[in-house]
Amino acid sequence: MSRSTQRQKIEAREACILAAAGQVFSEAGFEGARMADIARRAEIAEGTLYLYYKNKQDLLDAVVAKFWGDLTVGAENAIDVTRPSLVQLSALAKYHLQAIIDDFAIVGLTYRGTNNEAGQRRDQIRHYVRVFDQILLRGIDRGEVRSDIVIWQARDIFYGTLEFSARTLVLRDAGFDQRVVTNLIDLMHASYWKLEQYNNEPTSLDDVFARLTRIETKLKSRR
Amino acid sequence: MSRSTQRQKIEAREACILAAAGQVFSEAGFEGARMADIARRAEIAEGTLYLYYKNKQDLLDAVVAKFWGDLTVGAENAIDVTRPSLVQLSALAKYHLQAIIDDFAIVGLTYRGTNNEAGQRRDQIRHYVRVFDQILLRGIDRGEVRSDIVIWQARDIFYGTLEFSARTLVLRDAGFDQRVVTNLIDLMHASYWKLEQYNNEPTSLDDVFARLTRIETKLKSRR
DNA sequence: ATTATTAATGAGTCAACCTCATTTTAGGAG
DNA sequence: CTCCTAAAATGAGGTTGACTCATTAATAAT
Repeated sequence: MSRSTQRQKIEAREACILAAAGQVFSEAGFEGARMADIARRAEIAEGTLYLYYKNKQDLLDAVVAKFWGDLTVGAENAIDVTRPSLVQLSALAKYHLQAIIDDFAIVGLTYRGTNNEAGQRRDQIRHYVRVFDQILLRGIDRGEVRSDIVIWQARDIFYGTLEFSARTLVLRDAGFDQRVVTNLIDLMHASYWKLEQYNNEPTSLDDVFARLTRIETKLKSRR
Repeated sequence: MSRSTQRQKIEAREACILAAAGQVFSEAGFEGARMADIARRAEIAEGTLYLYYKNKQDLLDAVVAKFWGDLTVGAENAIDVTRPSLVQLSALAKYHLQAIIDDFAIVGLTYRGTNNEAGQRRDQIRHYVRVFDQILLRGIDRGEVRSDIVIWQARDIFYGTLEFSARTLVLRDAGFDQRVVTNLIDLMHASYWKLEQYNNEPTSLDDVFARLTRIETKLKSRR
């Protein structure tokens, strides 16, 4: 067997371990997960696990890192930068909500423990949320988004709402709910987008009415 | 020793165990926490723990339940129902953010595991978020809040944003930040509160048309 | 004062993570 | 094809920590 195929084989085995670990951690949580189960599902001996990952926590970290890495790629593919930034944000919200509902357990395992490899995890997530930041920054450049927006505040609202909503939905045994996305996007639209953007796509009577109210307020304050 | 003082003594011991457990769980997380440490800090034998709580998870559940119970009482005391509902909401946001930053570890331990006593925990939290719901419902009654608000959506935004912001702040070793509260309240104000001059709601195209006519009239008269 | 019941103890059990001496596999040289 | 060496894999056993239970102590009742 050549060196390259050997490397492929090792990487395949590593991927196999990660997949097995992801399943077991998702089903049983960190505590409930048994290293013996993971080894059995990956069809290797228990001791072999420790050649690839130094302990259980390290294995979980790898699973979590892969999840957020894949999520970043998926998010970048889910948005179309040629469309209006509000449409991009809506697409990101939909993708994010769907993904964290699907892999709810992994998300829950992301923030665990106090002082372990928190730095690495923070970088991973910082990289992920950059997709959001880029949408807003492009929106500002294009003149669609208000330039006085405080991005970290908008980010907290965006991801905070989606994560909390996902938890609510999962705990109620409900699945994806588009209303969560719509509501959030409406909210951010109203607070962070420039009013001119309403000209393009009036979606509902409520949108039109809200805009009227804002116009009247402006008129009133101008006196 | 009379029966009542005996009961008091037992309750005091139980409170002592809960306090010790809360400290150890907060410092070390669920995994890192040692039952022996908790027993030592409560100044009892390790076996005695199991007379009060059937296992480690049960002990954590008790700590978490006490936390959310206390939080509910604190939140009810933090708001003044005689003030405008927006002020009440702001007070609740401030109290909540401060509290979950202070006891960040306990909050993180609340959502753990998959299928254990999730039902009980859900009730606990449902009871807590009722404080929020009551503020909004009173606001609707008083005519301050739009009556077409979808409360669960507003709730997800409120608690989701605060929880995510708390995590961000703690991970950055920052403390309480009033801007988080202000930003959130502004957002909810803009989306869910009625504007002073038009308390009616968009019911039909006629309403919208009538308002447009009024605006045109105002604009004409100004030239 | 004696007995009965309840509470507390901590040494021992068991399960699960992790180690390491041993075995197996793989690739290259003769 | 055979031998050799280094890397990879194995799983029995060590260690740690949650949990049990026979024993002891404390409290209440008669």
